Amino acid sequence: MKPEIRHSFNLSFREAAELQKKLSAKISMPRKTKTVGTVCGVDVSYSLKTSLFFAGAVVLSFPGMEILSSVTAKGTVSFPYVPGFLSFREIPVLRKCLLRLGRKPDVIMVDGQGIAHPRKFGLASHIGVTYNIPSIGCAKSLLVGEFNEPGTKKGSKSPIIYKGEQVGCALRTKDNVKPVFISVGNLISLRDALNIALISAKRYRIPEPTRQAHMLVNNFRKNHEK
DNA sequence: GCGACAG
DNA sequence: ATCTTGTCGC
Repeated sequence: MKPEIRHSFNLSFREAAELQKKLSAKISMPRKTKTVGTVCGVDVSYSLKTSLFFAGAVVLSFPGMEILSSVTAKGTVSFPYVPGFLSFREIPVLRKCLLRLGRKPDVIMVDGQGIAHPRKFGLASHIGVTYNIPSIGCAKSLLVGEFNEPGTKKGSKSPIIYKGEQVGCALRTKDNVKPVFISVGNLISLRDALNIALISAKRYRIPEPTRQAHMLVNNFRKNHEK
């Protein structure tokens, strides 16, 4: 799986912000609503001692959530963590990781925001546009916007409003548990993004794709640190 | 200026 | 994100 857009990322924050604004215009809607058969979850894990970090991607069947394949990669951190610029930090390792993926999955689920972002271009959107693939932002906490607490039952949701417009939804993926924050990454409707996230959440708050990717890359890192 | 702030 | 055990609640 090769990226359709190459990035060097030797940018100042101002330039990075401009790039985000420019690329957010390339986020598009799907022409057809094609059937989703595979969902790929991706995540990154950091080393506390060294400046190394790791990426993991797991492809699962949908809606069965059977693990079909997984890949990992190692890299060196070259960009600080700054809220709003997470993609410039994590995309380099994720790129190495995704290059090892055979065929493109139907959808990529990312641990972070899609358009629920200051410049409508969070990590999920960045990956989606870079690889020209449908992507979903599934974050554990909010970056921007406000929302009313959704109902307590699994499946309940409420809109995330930012600057007067809806940029996503707080989605309850499990009864009586903190919601996750879903937003469109690329080439997908919010409705489909919510459906996929909800169906992918079989038993835990975090939907299987990103949950499995998190476990995979965490084990990969710990294994590497021995 | 102050507070907020994905991972 | 990462370092960590038990503990409270469904």
